Amino acid sequence: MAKELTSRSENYSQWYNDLVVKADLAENSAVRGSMVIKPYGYAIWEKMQRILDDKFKETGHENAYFPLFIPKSFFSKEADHVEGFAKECAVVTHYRLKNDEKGGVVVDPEAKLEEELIVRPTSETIIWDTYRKWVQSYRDLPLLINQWANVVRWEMRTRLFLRTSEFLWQEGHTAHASRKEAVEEAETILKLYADFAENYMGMPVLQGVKSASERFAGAIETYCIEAMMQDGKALQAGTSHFLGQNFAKAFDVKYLTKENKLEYVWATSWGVSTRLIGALIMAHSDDNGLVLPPKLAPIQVVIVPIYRKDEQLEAITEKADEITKALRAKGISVKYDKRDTHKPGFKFAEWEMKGVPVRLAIGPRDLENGTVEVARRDTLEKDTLRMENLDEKIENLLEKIQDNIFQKALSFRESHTYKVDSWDEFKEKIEAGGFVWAHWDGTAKTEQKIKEETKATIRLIPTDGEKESGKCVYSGNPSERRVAFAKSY
RNA sequence: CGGGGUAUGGCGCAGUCCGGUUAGCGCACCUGCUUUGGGAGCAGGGGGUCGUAGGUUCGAAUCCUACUACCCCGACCA
Repeated sequence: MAKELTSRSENYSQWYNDLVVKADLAENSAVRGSMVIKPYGYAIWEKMQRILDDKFKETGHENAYFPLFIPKSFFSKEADHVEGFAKECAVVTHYRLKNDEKGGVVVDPEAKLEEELIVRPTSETIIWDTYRKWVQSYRDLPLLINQWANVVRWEMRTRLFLRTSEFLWQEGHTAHASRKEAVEEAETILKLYADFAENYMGMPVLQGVKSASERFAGAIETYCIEAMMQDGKALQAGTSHFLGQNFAKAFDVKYLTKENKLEYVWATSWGVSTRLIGALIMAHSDDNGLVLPPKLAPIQVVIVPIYRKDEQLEAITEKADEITKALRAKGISVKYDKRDTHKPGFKFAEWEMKGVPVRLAIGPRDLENGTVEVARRDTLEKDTLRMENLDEKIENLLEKIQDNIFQKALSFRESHTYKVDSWDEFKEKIEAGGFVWAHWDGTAKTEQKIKEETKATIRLIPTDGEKESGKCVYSGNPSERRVAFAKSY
């Protein structure tokens, strides 16, 4: 393991890149723009998956799996949808290779597909083509399906977790009998995502809807959660779309009502991806490495023995095993790091880099005194605690850490959130980084101009916030509410 | 796709301008001894057809030509 991490103040984006690699989360693969998620990084994803999956099930959803390949013709059925994704689709044109003279392989020109296949950038089209067959009557509704899958979007510029050509995600696709029910579904999921972000990731989020130009291709309304990273840039952490009847009409999905009338169904789709891992990293970590919230840390407590002689190690191991057992009984994940190939100092640094929330160090002195050294990753504070009821103390500490991480992120966001009314101040605050609440005249033209001049986009329009009449910060035209602007990932 | 850059052990680099011993350094790796409460020290050791293909030359990592890959900056995006 390399020693130094680039500091955040020196080069934030380099810090992020270094951290992902040094914390052993992921690395670039042989395929441009596609990453290898390493075991430690994947373990975080697995924790996210388990928590989210439980929540989806609790809210009545079921998992299914739809194909990776989508017939090209499906894409042309929903006009906005094609336009949104066409530019970044990988296309399968052939189904066979053959040997060439040089001992390599070439695509067999004889094996051209009749209809080319798209590697899914998202699955609305194949799913709605399928739903047509599943839905006949109001009795078949609602249809509440989720799938865990990989998708491919051929990105120009990629970054580990934040934007890769292939990524993992979950995509929910639901069908409903009424507009109201579909809107409620989209809102329910948004709240579910917000709860996950705040109470598990320890990352405060704003909730609202996207402007027309930031909306999902094919949606009537896109709900989103937006988080702030430590460089003051916003990161979209999850989206939930009310699709209206767009896909039902494009794929002819109709049902008979109780009154025996034929109606198109109403739809939603929603997703979060491995991008959340990027968000998690940038929301909390520091110049010593990753800082993980206890609820998502693959290892919550690491125990490091400090010893000179083998007899000492044996005695420490006995104590460590005891502690491990007690903590596991409380559902806490523990790693006892008794590698004799590395010194304690090395281990301290390594587990800090990997963001383990709590580290226990036990040495001969502790054995004598009946104590253990407890270090918390979020504050880097060390304390010596009595062995008695250690399991309860650690359990409480983990809760405290979870809470502290959230509070820290929240106060960071609050200190980087501004209300501005003048264009000069707008530019200044955007440049410095943060959320800027400003009046907007509601036109795509103004939005575009602001983006061109400051690189800031409308991150969201609040749905519950009170209205307040004012003048657009750019055009001076009347506005009825403030919206959140920021530069974003 | 535009503009800039890079390609040399696993990783990071020097050497290239001005061709000439056995291609060197740091980290990592292996062995041994000493170490172990914040990234250990010493000694020894292994590992490279210098991106690919041509060319110039007595001789090429170094000069020439072509190609390829990757990185950074822009347009696009969860």
